[in-house]
Amino acid sequence: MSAKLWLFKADPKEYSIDDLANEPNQTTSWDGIRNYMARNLIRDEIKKGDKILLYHSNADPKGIVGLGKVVRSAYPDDSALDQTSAYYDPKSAKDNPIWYMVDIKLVEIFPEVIELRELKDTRGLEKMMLTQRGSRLSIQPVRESEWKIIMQLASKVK
DNA sequence: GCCAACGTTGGC
DNA sequence: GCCAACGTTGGC
Repeated sequence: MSAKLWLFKADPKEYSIDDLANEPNQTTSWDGIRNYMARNLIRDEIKKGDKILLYHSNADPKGIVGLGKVVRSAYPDDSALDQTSAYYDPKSAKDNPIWYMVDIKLVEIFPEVIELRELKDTRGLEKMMLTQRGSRLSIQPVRESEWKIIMQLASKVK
């Protein structure tokens, strides 16, 4: 089975692609997902080897900033059990975890951000979840055709 | 800073 | 189980 394609959003004020670049082995656990739709994707669909577009939201410029890959499939998000964590969730329990995370590793930082504006203006990306009005899901599936177009946009600026 | 869109909560 | 109220996301 071939790798699936995803887009992971992050607010760079909280966690940016540069933070990922500075991690040991440029790898981190993608914790803190507290939305059930995103959780279902993480837990059930996202597997080791899948490829990821990394997106900066609430930023200037906002857009796709690079690529990552999944290096560990879903396992319980222990930040949900940590009372000192901002992601603590009292409904979660060690023997019955609600929330999951995957580990991701940096693949590439694009030399320039592919801005949301540009994505919205690009033919073939009209149906991409990211470009839809009011789309807030922080983990999104990406179509093969959309991935290819974005790779072309990324190579143009090199 | 505003506010539309959307998910979640909680009263009933 | 419905749905209004509320909180959050995130583009503008």
